[in-house]
Amino acid sequence: MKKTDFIDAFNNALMKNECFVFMCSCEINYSGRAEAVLAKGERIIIIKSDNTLLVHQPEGNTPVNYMKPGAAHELFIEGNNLILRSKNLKLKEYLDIVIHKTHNFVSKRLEDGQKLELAGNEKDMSDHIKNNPSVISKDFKPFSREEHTKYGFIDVFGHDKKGNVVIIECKRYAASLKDVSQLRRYVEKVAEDRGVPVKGIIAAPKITPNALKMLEDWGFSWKQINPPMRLRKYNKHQKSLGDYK
Amino acid sequence: MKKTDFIDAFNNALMKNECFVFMCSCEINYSGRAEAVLAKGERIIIIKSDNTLLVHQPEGNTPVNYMKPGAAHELFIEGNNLILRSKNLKLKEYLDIVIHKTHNFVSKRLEDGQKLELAGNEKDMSDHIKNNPSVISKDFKPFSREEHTKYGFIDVFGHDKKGNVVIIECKRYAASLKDVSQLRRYVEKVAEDRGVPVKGIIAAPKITPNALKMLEDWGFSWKQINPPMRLRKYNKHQKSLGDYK
DNA sequence: GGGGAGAGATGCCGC
DNA sequence: GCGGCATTTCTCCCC
Repeated sequence: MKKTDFIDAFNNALMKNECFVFMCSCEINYSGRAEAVLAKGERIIIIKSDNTLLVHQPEGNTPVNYMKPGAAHELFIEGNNLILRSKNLKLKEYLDIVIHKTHNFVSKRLEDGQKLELAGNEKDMSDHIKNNPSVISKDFKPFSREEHTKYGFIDVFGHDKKGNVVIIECKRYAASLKDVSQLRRYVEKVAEDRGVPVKGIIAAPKITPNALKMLEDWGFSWKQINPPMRLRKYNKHQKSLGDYK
Repeated sequence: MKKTDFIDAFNNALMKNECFVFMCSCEINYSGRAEAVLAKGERIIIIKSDNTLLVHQPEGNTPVNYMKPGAAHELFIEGNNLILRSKNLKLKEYLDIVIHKTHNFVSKRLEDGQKLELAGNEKDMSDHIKNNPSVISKDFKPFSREEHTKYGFIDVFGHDKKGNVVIIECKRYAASLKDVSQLRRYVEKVAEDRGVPVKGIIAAPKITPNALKMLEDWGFSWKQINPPMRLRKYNKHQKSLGDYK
């Protein structure tokens, strides 16, 4: 593909707000929240209709460089190379891609108004506990409202028959030191504000040994609870998903 | 593009460990660490040479669905549709993409052994403080070694002339409640272990009001320090980057 | 827009 | 492998 043809295709796609992808040999400089340099290699470059730019190497999950939605892209010739220059003036971010050779340019206007529906996250866990408080203990009663406080958002907030306030912090995976610190912050502040005894509970499928020790040192406790998989029950694709071997 | 041609191209690219990209109208089901459903829409699908799979919608920074490196991909016909089924047995993750229509298949073997060199991260900040301890205070002396402890990794660890141990937690952006909690955890544990007074300092360009209050309540302090932009000085592209307006 | 916290977080390093 | 934590985190929600 000739340089001038590539530039035409690039600008045409950009103007029409299409999504486009090409592969190229390039080197990259980024300047913004941090500074980064990437030496010459072959990559995939994606530009979306909101002007998001992604640079992917041939391996790995995450983009090696990127520009957030709203960047402005400019392509021009400098000596033997093409330069793709992206700027986000609002965020003061700048990206320079020196393109040595291009391959496989494709472009298309894509239509997609759908959003991912997700289940099994922490919100599902706290909802599950609110609707089934007995999974915590026989005498646990959640308050009707959630607590959004200055010192943070409390997942589940309630009381027991002995008059203790109970604060529950949910984690989808193994609870760690930082999660115990988070719980402690809430417990201390609520105890201070209300002047009543406060029980702190971590609800999680697992907890690391160090976190468990710290939890017990501070008089808190851990309740083993798994995140519910809501969609698995109702999903019509269940059978085919269940068939995986 | 005919279904059978697409299948051939797909399998050929997969076999040769190429990176390939296509656009398609599809619907998606994921089952693994969570459960997710994405209704019909047009997306970009990328498969890399390490079998990473990414699904991108026409807008936004992050992939809407993905499979990590090491997945196994299988493409087959079911009724009027193509099914792209990806499995990661080790992680017990499964992805089904029902493809209604395909566009723009491209594929290429990509060569890239380069790694991103990054400056201005937290490590650079702590190095900067170790090499220039006076940015903290006139009498601050860092110890020679970093501290990797059971209760966490301490960024900068030192002492002052009054015999206080000093612990510094670096943040490259605004420090928040959780960062103060993290500092507190280190300070308490070191004070307990060593039986000496411990000063806690947050080094960050900014700090949120709530975090600052909590910091002061606990007797810690905040030192305003910006992350160093090491590459900006030495980078030969400086001029062109500096030219941005 | 800022603050706070989760995420199918990801990725890195150390033990 | 797990543990602990930074990330050009990203994203969402709420004030």
